[in-house]
Amino acid sequence: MESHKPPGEAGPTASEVVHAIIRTAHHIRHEFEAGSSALGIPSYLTGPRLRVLGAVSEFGPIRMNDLAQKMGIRAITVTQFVDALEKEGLLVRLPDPTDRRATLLQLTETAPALLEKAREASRQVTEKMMEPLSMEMRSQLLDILSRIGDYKQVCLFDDKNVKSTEG
Amino acid sequence: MESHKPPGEAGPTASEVVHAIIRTAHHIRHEFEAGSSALGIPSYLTGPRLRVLGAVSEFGPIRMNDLAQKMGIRAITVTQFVDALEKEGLLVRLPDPTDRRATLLQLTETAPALLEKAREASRQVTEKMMEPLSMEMRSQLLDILSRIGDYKQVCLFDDKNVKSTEG
DNA sequence: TATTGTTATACTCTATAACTATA
DNA sequence: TATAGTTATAGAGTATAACAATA
Repeated sequence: MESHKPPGEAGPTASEVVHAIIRTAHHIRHEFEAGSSALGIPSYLTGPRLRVLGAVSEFGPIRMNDLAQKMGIRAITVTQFVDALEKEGLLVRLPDPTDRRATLLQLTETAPALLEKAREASRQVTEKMMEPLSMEMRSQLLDILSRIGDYKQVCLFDDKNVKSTEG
Repeated sequence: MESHKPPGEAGPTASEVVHAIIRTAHHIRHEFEAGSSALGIPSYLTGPRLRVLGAVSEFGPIRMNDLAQKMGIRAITVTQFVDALEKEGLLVRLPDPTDRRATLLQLTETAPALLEKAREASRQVTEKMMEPLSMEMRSQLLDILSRIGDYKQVCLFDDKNVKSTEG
Protein backbone atom coordinates (compact mmCIF):
# COMPACT_ATOMS: atom_id res chain seq x y z
CA MET A 1 0.00 0.00 0.00
CA GLU A 2 2.80 2.39 0.85
CA SER A 3 3.45 4.17 -2.39
CA HIS A 4 7.12 4.84 -2.57
CA LYS A 5 8.20 6.45 -5.77
CA PRO A 6 11.81 5.90 -6.62
CA PRO A 7 13.66 9.13 -7.17
CA GLY A 8 14.45 10.08 -10.72
CA GLU A 9 18.07 9.12 -10.33
CA ALA A 10 17.17 5.45 -10.22
CA GLY A 11 16.61 5.38 -13.95
CA PRO A 12 13.91 3.77 -16.00
CA THR A 13 12.23 0.66 -14.71
CA ALA A 14 12.68 -2.61 -16.53
CA SER A 15 9.01 -2.55 -17.41
CA GLU A 16 9.42 0.80 -19.03
CA VAL A 17 12.26 -0.39 -21.16
CA VAL A 18 10.46 -3.55 -22.14
CA HIS A 19 7.39 -1.59 -22.99
CA ALA A 20 9.36 0.80 -25.15
CA ILE A 21 10.90 -2.07 -27.08
CA ILE A 22 7.57 -3.71 -27.70
CA ARG A 23 6.00 -0.48 -28.81
CA THR A 24 8.89 0.31 -31.06
CA ALA A 25 8.61 -3.08 -32.68
CA HIS A 26 4.94 -2.50 -33.23
CA HIS A 27 5.61 0.90 -34.67
CA ILE A 28 8.24 -0.54 -36.99
CA ARG A 29 5.94 -3.26 -38.26
CA HIS A 30 3.33 -0.63 -38.94
CA GLU A 31 5.69 1.67 -40.78
CA PHE A 32 7.19 -1.19 -42.68
CA GLU A 33 3.82 -2.31 -43.92
CA ALA A 34 2.73 1.16 -44.86
CA GLY A 35 6.02 1.96 -46.56
CA SER A 36 6.23 -1.30 -48.46
CA SER A 37 2.69 -0.94 -49.63
CA ALA A 38 3.37 2.60 -50.82
CA LEU A 39 6.35 1.31 -52.78
CA GLY A 40 4.30 -1.33 -54.54
CA ILE A 41 5.32 -4.35 -52.52
CA PRO A 42 2.43 -6.79 -52.22
CA SER A 43 1.06 -6.98 -48.72
CA TYR A 44 1.66 -10.69 -48.36
CA LEU A 45 5.38 -9.98 -48.54
CA THR A 46 5.76 -9.31 -44.84
CA GLY A 47 8.96 -8.98 -42.91
CA PRO A 48 9.22 -12.56 -41.71
CA ARG A 49 8.37 -13.91 -45.13
CA LEU A 50 10.97 -11.70 -46.71
CA ARG A 51 13.48 -13.05 -44.27
CA VAL A 52 12.58 -16.54 -45.42
CA LEU A 53 13.11 -15.54 -49.03
CA GLY A 54 16.31 -13.77 -48.13
CA ALA A 55 17.66 -16.81 -46.37
CA VAL A 56 16.83 -19.11 -49.25
CA SER A 57 18.39 -16.63 -51.61
CA GLU A 58 21.51 -16.42 -49.53
CA PHE A 59 22.03 -20.03 -48.61
CA GLY A 60 20.72 -21.61 -51.76
CA PRO A 61 18.80 -24.83 -51.28
CA ILE A 62 18.30 -25.04 -47.54
CA ARG A 63 16.43 -27.50 -45.39
CA MET A 64 13.32 -26.25 -43.74
CA ASN A 65 14.58 -27.43 -40.41
CA ASP A 66 17.87 -25.59 -40.79
CA LEU A 67 15.97 -22.50 -41.74
CA ALA A 68 13.83 -22.78 -38.65
CA GLN A 69 16.93 -22.91 -36.51
CA LYS A 70 18.54 -20.02 -38.29
CA MET A 71 15.43 -17.93 -37.80
CA GLY A 72 14.87 -19.05 -34.25
CA ILE A 73 11.37 -20.32 -34.90
CA ARG A 74 9.65 -23.69 -35.04
CA ALA A 75 9.57 -25.95 -38.04
CA ILE A 76 5.81 -25.65 -38.21
CA THR A 77 6.13 -21.91 -38.53
CA VAL A 78 8.51 -22.33 -41.43
CA THR A 79 6.04 -24.72 -43.01
CA GLN A 80 3.45 -22.01 -42.89
CA PHE A 81 5.70 -19.34 -44.30
CA VAL A 82 6.69 -21.67 -47.09
CA ASP A 83 3.08 -22.53 -47.79
CA ALA A 84 2.32 -18.86 -48.25
CA LEU A 85 5.36 -18.15 -50.39
CA GLU A 86 4.88 -21.24 -52.50
CA LYS A 87 1.29 -20.25 -53.10
CA GLU A 88 2.55 -16.93 -54.41
CA GLY A 89 4.97 -18.74 -56.68
CA LEU A 90 8.09 -17.38 -55.02
CA LEU A 91 9.68 -20.58 -53.87
CA VAL A 92 9.38 -24.31 -54.32
CA ARG A 93 9.95 -27.39 -52.22
CA LEU A 94 12.46 -29.89 -53.51
CA PRO A 95 13.22 -33.33 -52.13
CA ASP A 96 16.60 -33.53 -50.45
CA PRO A 97 18.49 -36.21 -52.40
CA THR A 98 20.52 -37.11 -49.34
CA ASP A 99 17.61 -37.61 -46.98
CA ARG A 100 14.17 -38.43 -48.19
CA ARG A 101 12.56 -37.07 -45.08
CA ALA A 102 13.93 -33.62 -45.67
CA THR A 103 12.77 -30.84 -47.94
CA LEU A 104 14.94 -28.23 -49.58
CA LEU A 105 13.73 -24.77 -50.43
CA GLN A 106 14.60 -22.98 -53.62
CA LEU A 107 13.57 -19.68 -55.15
CA THR A 108 11.53 -19.69 -58.32
CA GLU A 109 12.59 -17.72 -61.36
CA THR A 110 10.27 -14.88 -60.56
CA ALA A 111 11.44 -14.54 -56.99
CA PRO A 112 14.79 -12.76 -57.32
CA ALA A 113 13.39 -9.74 -59.10
CA LEU A 114 10.62 -9.28 -56.59
CA LEU A 115 12.97 -9.99 -53.74
CA GLU A 116 15.34 -7.34 -54.98
CA LYS A 117 12.51 -4.87 -55.32
CA ALA A 118 11.38 -5.70 -51.80
CA ARG A 119 14.90 -5.36 -50.53
CA GLU A 120 15.20 -1.96 -52.08
CA ALA A 121 11.88 -0.94 -50.54
CA SER A 122 12.95 -2.35 -47.22
CA ARG A 123 16.17 -0.42 -47.46
CA GLN A 124 14.30 2.80 -48.08
CA VAL A 125 11.71 2.23 -45.43
CA THR A 126 14.09 1.12 -42.73
CA GLU A 127 16.58 3.85 -43.55
CA LYS A 128 13.84 6.38 -43.20
CA MET A 129 12.80 4.93 -39.87
CA MET A 130 16.35 4.89 -38.59
CA GLU A 131 17.13 8.31 -39.96
CA PRO A 132 16.84 10.03 -36.58
CA LEU A 133 19.56 7.78 -35.23
CA SER A 134 23.19 8.61 -35.67
CA MET A 135 25.53 5.81 -36.60
CA GLU A 136 26.79 5.80 -33.08
CA MET A 137 23.28 5.40 -31.74
CA ARG A 138 22.64 2.51 -34.08
CA SER A 139 25.74 0.76 -32.91
CA GLN A 140 24.85 1.42 -29.30
CA LEU A 141 21.37 0.16 -29.90
CA LEU A 142 22.60 -3.04 -31.50
CA ASP A 143 25.06 -3.53 -28.71
CA ILE A 144 22.48 -3.02 -26.03
CA LEU A 145 19.91 -5.24 -27.68
CA SER A 146 22.45 -7.97 -28.15
CA ARG A 147 22.77 -8.16 -24.40
CA ILE A 148 19.08 -8.83 -23.96
CA GLY A 149 18.63 -11.67 -26.40
CA ASP A 150 20.64 -14.53 -27.68
CA TYR A 151 21.48 -13.49 -31.18
CA LYS A 152 23.14 -16.50 -32.61
CA GLN A 153 20.85 -16.29 -35.59
CA VAL A 154 22.13 -14.60 -38.67
CA CYS A 155 20.44 -11.45 -39.75
CA LEU A 156 18.58 -12.73 -42.76
CA PHE A 157 17.24 -10.50 -45.45
CA ASP A 158 19.82 -7.93 -44.75
CA ASP A 159 21.15 -5.75 -47.50
CA LYS A 160 24.78 -6.07 -46.63
CA ASN A 161 25.48 -8.78 -49.15
CA VAL A 162 23.26 -7.40 -51.82
CA LYS A 163 24.54 -4.02 -52.71
CA SER A 164 22.61 -2.96 -55.73
CA THR A 165 22.82 0.71 -56.54
CA GLU A 166 25.20 2.15 -54.05
CA GLY A 167 28.92 1.71 -54.55
CA MET B 1 21.14 16.04 -39.67
CA GLU B 2 24.05 14.75 -41.66
CA SER B 3 22.89 11.24 -41.15
CA HIS B 4 24.35 9.95 -44.35
CA LYS B 5 26.21 6.76 -44.10
CA PRO B 6 29.94 6.99 -44.56
CA PRO B 7 31.13 4.36 -46.99
CA GLY B 8 32.53 1.05 -46.00
CA GLU B 9 31.92 -0.74 -42.75
CA ALA B 10 31.06 2.39 -40.83
CA GLY B 11 28.08 0.97 -39.02
CA PRO B 12 25.13 -1.32 -38.94
CA THR B 13 22.57 -1.09 -41.69
CA ALA B 14 19.10 0.13 -40.93
CA SER B 15 17.78 -3.32 -41.73
CA GLU B 16 20.08 -4.82 -39.18
CA VAL B 17 18.89 -2.48 -36.51
CA VAL B 18 15.26 -3.01 -37.37
CA HIS B 19 15.75 -6.72 -37.37
CA ALA B 20 17.43 -6.63 -33.99
CA ILE B 21 14.54 -4.69 -32.52
CA ILE B 22 11.96 -7.07 -33.91
CA ARG B 23 13.85 -10.08 -32.69
CA THR B 24 14.34 -8.57 -29.28
CA ALA B 25 10.64 -7.88 -29.01
CA HIS B 26 9.92 -11.45 -29.96
CA HIS B 27 12.43 -12.69 -27.42
CA ILE B 28 10.89 -10.52 -24.75
CA ARG B 29 7.39 -11.74 -25.45
CA HIS B 30 8.66 -15.29 -25.22
CA GLU B 31 10.49 -14.75 -21.96
CA PHE B 32 7.61 -12.83 -20.53
CA GLU B 33 5.20 -15.63 -21.22
CA ALA B 34 7.51 -18.29 -19.89
CA GLY B 35 8.36 -16.29 -16.80
CA SER B 36 4.80 -15.30 -16.02
CA SER B 37 3.65 -18.85 -16.44
CA ALA B 38 6.37 -20.08 -14.11
CA LEU B 39 5.22 -17.55 -11.53
CA GLY B 40 1.64 -18.74 -11.66
CA ILE B 41 0.16 -16.01 -13.82
CA PRO B 42 -2.60 -17.40 -16.03
CA SER B 43 -1.64 -17.45 -19.66
CA TYR B 44 -4.55 -15.30 -20.74
CA LEU B 45 -3.00 -12.45 -18.81
CA THR B 46 -0.78 -11.30 -21.65
CA GLY B 47 1.21 -8.10 -21.82
CA PRO B 48 -1.32 -6.03 -23.75
CA ARG B 49 -4.17 -7.22 -21.56
CA LEU B 50 -2.21 -6.38 -18.47
CA ARG B 51 -1.68 -2.93 -19.85
CA VAL B 52 -5.43 -2.61 -20.23
CA LEU B 53 -5.94 -3.63 -16.64
CA GLY B 54 -3.16 -1.34 -15.55
CA ALA B 55 -4.69 1.60 -17.32
CA VAL B 56 -8.12 0.99 -15.85
CA SER B 57 -6.54 0.61 -12.45
CA GLU B 58 -4.64 3.82 -12.85
CA PHE B 59 -7.26 6.04 -14.42
CA GLY B 60 -10.30 4.60 -12.73
CA PRO B 61 -13.42 4.44 -14.84
CA ILE B 62 -12.19 5.21 -18.31
CA ARG B 63 -13.93 5.24 -21.65
CA MET B 64 -12.98 2.55 -24.08
CA ASN B 65 -12.27 5.11 -26.71
CA ASP B 66 -9.95 7.06 -24.47
CA LEU B 67 -8.18 3.87 -23.59
CA ALA B 68 -7.69 3.07 -27.25
CA GLN B 69 -6.09 6.43 -27.79
CA LYS B 70 -3.89 6.10 -24.76
CA MET B 71 -2.70 2.72 -25.93
CA GLY B 72 -2.32 3.74 -29.53
CA ILE B 73 -4.64 1.07 -30.83
CA ARG B 74 -8.11 0.93 -32.40
CA ALA B 75 -11.35 0.88 -30.50
CA ILE B 76 -12.15 -2.54 -31.86
CA THR B 77 -8.95 -3.88 -30.41
CA VAL B 78 -9.90 -2.51 -27.02
CA THR B 79 -13.28 -4.14 -27.38
CA GLN B 80 -11.56 -7.46 -27.84
CA PHE B 81 -9.25 -7.02 -24.91
CA VAL B 82 -12.18 -6.05 -22.76
CA ASP B 83 -14.18 -9.02 -23.96
CA ALA B 84 -11.40 -11.33 -22.87
CA LEU B 85 -10.87 -9.63 -19.52
CA GLU B 86 -14.55 -9.41 -18.79
CA LYS B 87 -14.91 -13.08 -19.54
CA GLU B 88 -12.25 -13.76 -16.95
CA GLY B 89 -14.09 -11.62 -14.45
CA LEU B 90 -11.38 -9.00 -14.17
CA LEU B 91 -13.26 -5.96 -15.36
CA VAL B 92 -16.76 -4.83 -16.14
CA ARG B 93 -18.40 -2.46 -18.54
CA LEU B 94 -20.45 0.35 -17.05
CA PRO B 95 -22.65 2.82 -18.86
CA ASP B 96 -21.25 6.32 -18.90
CA PRO B 97 -23.89 8.46 -17.15
CA THR B 98 -22.90 11.51 -19.16
CA ASP B 99 -23.14 9.89 -22.58
CA ARG B 100 -25.26 6.88 -23.25
CA ARG B 101 -23.18 5.88 -26.23
CA ALA B 102 -20.07 5.51 -24.17
CA THR B 103 -18.88 2.69 -21.96
CA LEU B 104 -16.71 2.99 -18.91
CA LEU B 105 -14.39 0.28 -17.74
CA GLN B 106 -13.93 -0.67 -14.12
CA LEU B 107 -11.96 -3.36 -12.34
CA THR B 108 -13.86 -6.06 -10.50
CA GLU B 109 -13.14 -6.87 -6.89
CA THR B 110 -10.96 -9.79 -7.79
CA ALA B 111 -8.86 -7.86 -10.26
CA PRO B 112 -6.55 -5.81 -8.03
CA ALA B 113 -5.07 -8.80 -6.25
CA LEU B 114 -4.36 -10.62 -9.46
CA LEU B 115 -3.14 -7.46 -11.08
CA GLU B 116 -0.74 -6.88 -8.26
CA LYS B 117 0.49 -10.43 -8.49
CA ALA B 118 0.95 -10.04 -12.21
CA ARG B 119 2.74 -6.78 -11.70
CA GLU B 120 5.10 -8.38 -9.27
CA ALA B 121 5.73 -11.20 -11.72
CA SER B 122 6.21 -8.72 -14.51
CA ARG B 123 8.64 -6.81 -12.37
CA GLN B 124 10.66 -9.93 -11.70
CA VAL B 125 10.61 -11.16 -15.26
CA THR B 126 11.43 -7.85 -16.85
CA GLU B 127 14.11 -7.07 -14.29
CA LYS B 128 15.72 -10.37 -15.03
CA MET B 129 15.59 -9.69 -18.74
CA MET B 130 17.07 -6.24 -18.32
CA GLU B 131 19.64 -7.38 -15.83
CA PRO B 132 22.50 -7.36 -18.34
CA LEU B 133 21.85 -3.68 -18.97
CA SER B 134 23.37 -1.01 -16.80
CA MET B 135 21.17 1.88 -15.80
CA GLU B 136 22.99 4.01 -18.27
CA MET B 137 22.29 1.54 -21.04
CA ARG B 138 18.63 1.49 -20.15
CA SER B 139 18.44 5.22 -20.33
CA GLN B 140 20.32 5.24 -23.60
CA LEU B 141 18.03 2.58 -24.96
CA LEU B 142 14.92 4.50 -24.00
CA ASP B 143 16.35 7.65 -25.47
CA ILE B 144 17.26 5.99 -28.73
CA LEU B 145 13.94 4.19 -29.08
CA SER B 146 12.05 7.37 -28.37
CA ARG B 147 13.60 8.83 -31.51
CA ILE B 148 12.22 6.05 -33.65
CA GLY B 149 8.60 6.11 -32.61
CA ASP B 150 6.05 8.60 -31.55
CA TYR B 151 5.60 7.91 -27.91
CA LYS B 152 2.75 10.11 -26.91
CA GLN B 153 1.10 7.21 -25.16
CA VAL B 154 1.65 6.78 -21.49
CA CYS B 155 3.49 3.73 -20.38
CA LEU B 156 0.60 1.76 -18.93
CA PHE B 157 1.05 -1.09 -16.57
CA ASP B 158 4.26 0.27 -15.32
CA ASP B 159 5.32 -0.33 -11.78
CA LYS B 160 6.49 3.14 -11.04
CA ASN B 161 3.33 4.13 -9.24
CA VAL B 162 2.71 0.85 -7.57
CA LYS B 163 5.62 -0.03 -5.39
CA SER B 164 4.41 -2.81 -3.20
CA THR B 165 6.99 -4.80 -1.32
CA GLU B 166 10.21 -2.97 -1.73
CA GLY B 167 10.91 -0.24 0.73
C1' DT C 1 13.53 -44.94 -31.54
C1' DA C 2 14.62 -40.32 -33.43
C1' DT C 3 14.08 -36.87 -36.97
C1' DT C 4 11.68 -34.15 -40.84
C1' DG C 5 7.92 -32.17 -42.05
C1' DT C 6 2.74 -31.94 -42.10
C1' DT C 7 -2.30 -31.67 -40.60
C1' DA C 8 -5.35 -30.06 -37.33
C1' DT C 9 -6.24 -26.87 -34.09
C1' DA C 10 -5.78 -22.90 -31.26
C1' DC C 11 -4.76 -18.44 -29.59
C1' DT C 12 -3.04 -13.49 -29.60
C1' DC C 13 -2.79 -9.14 -31.81
C1' DT C 14 -4.37 -6.22 -34.99
C1' DA C 15 -7.29 -4.45 -38.41
C1' DT C 16 -11.36 -2.87 -41.94
C1' DA C 17 -16.18 -2.62 -43.00
C1' DA C 18 -20.72 -2.52 -41.85
C1' DC C 19 -23.78 -1.90 -38.29
C1' DT C 20 -26.58 -0.01 -33.83
C1' DA C 21 -27.52 3.29 -30.61
C1' DT C 22 -26.99 7.70 -29.27
C1' DA C 23 -25.59 12.60 -29.68
C1' DT D 1 -24.10 13.94 -39.61
C1' DA D 2 -20.74 12.41 -36.23
C1' DT D 3 -19.33 9.53 -32.37
C1' DA D 4 -19.00 5.15 -29.24
C1' DG D 5 -18.95 0.75 -29.44
C1' DT D 6 -20.09 -3.89 -31.54
C1' DT D 7 -20.50 -7.83 -34.95
C1' DA D 8 -18.53 -10.14 -38.59
C1' DT D 9 -14.64 -11.21 -40.86
C1' DA D 10 -9.85 -11.43 -41.96
C1' DG D 11 -4.96 -12.17 -41.83
C1' DA D 12 -0.38 -12.52 -39.78
C1' DG D 13 2.51 -14.73 -36.44
C1' DT D 14 3.24 -18.18 -33.42
C1' DA D 15 2.56 -22.43 -31.12
C1' DT D 16 1.36 -27.57 -29.30
C1' DA D 17 -0.09 -32.23 -30.29
C1' DA D 18 -0.68 -35.99 -33.12
C1' DC D 19 0.81 -38.01 -37.15
C1' DA D 20 3.40 -39.90 -41.52
C1' DA D 21 7.41 -41.07 -43.80
C1' DT D 22 11.96 -41.97 -43.40
C1' DA D 23 16.40 -42.67 -41.04
